[in-house]
Amino acid sequence: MSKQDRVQAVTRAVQELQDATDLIDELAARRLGINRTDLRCLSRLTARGPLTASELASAAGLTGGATTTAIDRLERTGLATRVRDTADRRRVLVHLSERGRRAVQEIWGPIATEAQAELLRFSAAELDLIETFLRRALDNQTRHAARLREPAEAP
Amino acid sequence: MSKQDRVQAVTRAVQELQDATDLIDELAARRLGINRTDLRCLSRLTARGPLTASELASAAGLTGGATTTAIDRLERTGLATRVRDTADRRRVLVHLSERGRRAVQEIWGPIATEAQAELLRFSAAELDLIETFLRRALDNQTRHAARLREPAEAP
DNA sequence: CCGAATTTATTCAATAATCTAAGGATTAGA
DNA sequence: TCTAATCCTTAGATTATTGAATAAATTCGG
Repeated sequence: MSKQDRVQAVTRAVQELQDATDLIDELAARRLGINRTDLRCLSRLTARGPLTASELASAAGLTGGATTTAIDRLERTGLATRVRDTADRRRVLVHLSERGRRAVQEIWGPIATEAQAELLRFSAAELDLIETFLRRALDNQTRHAARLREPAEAP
Repeated sequence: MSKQDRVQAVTRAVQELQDATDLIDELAARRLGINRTDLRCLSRLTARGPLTASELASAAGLTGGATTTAIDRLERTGLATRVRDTADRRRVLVHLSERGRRAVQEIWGPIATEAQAELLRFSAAELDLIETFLRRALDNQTRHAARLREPAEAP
C-alpha cells in the first residue's frame, strides 16, 4: 500500500465522517421534533452558553427575523427560554432550558463519552499528531473560507 | 500538558473543523447562487457520479417531490442535466454538466489539492494512525446513528 | 402475450421557513 | 433633552418542503 493510497484512504475517511455527522444531525432533529435550523441553534447554545438573539443569529448564520422565529419555536417546544437582560432591556438572552440541556445530553452525551474513551486509547504523542492533523485541516479550510468570501474573479 | 488536556484539544479541534466545514458550505452555496439543498445534491453527484432521481433523493435525504424541484433548479442554473435512461425510460439520470464540474472544481479543487499536499507531509505510519483515528470516530458515529433511529425509550 | 402490480418520476396544494424592510423600545452621547 | 444608534420583533413576499395524487414505463404470473 503506497503512501498515495494512504492519503486517499484518509481523504475518503474524512468524507465519510462528514456524511455520518450530517446524518446524525438529521436523526437528532427528527428525534427532538425540530428542524435543522433549530438544532443548529441548540448546538451553538450548548457550545457557547447563553447568547443574545443577535449573537445567536450570527452563530447560526441567520438573519434577525429568522432568529426571532427560531427562538419562538424553541421556546414553544420548551428547549430554550428568553431571559430579558436586566442591564440592557433591548437585549434578550437565550438560555437552554433544563429540558434542552437534557435533550442535548441524551443525544450527544453517549457519542461524546465514547469518543473520549476511544481517544484515551491513544498515547499522548499520538494525540498530538492527531491534533496537528486537525489543525492543519482547519487552517486550510479557514484560508479557503476567506477566499470564498471575496468576489469571484472575472471569467 | 496532561493526556486529558490533549483529549480535550482534539475534541475541540474536531468541533471547530465541523463548524468550518459548515461555513465553507454556506459560502460555497452563496458563491454559486444556490441553496444548501442544491449544493448537497451537487456534492453527491460529484462523489458518486450520475444518479437517478430516486438515488439522488436518498443520497441527499430528500423526498421525491423535493428532489424533482431541486433537479429543476440545478438544470435551470446549468449545473446539472437530466438524461433519460434509454434502457428504462421511467428513469432519469442526473448528470453534472460541464459547468457544474467546473464550479465544483473551482470551489473544492484548491482545498482538495492543498489537503493532499499537507497529508503528503505525514509519514506512512502517521497516515495510518490518522486513518485509524478517523475510522474509530466513524464507527462511533455509525453506531449512534443506529441508536437514534430506534424509537425513544419510555421516559 | 395480457393485464395487474410495481417502480419511477412528476405535479400540485398545503405547510413551513426564510428574507427584507419597517417598526417599537431602549440606550448612549452630544 | 434630543438625536442617533442598537436591539429585537413584526409583517408581507418569496422560496422550499412535504405528502398525496397522477402519469408513464416495466415486470411477471398465468
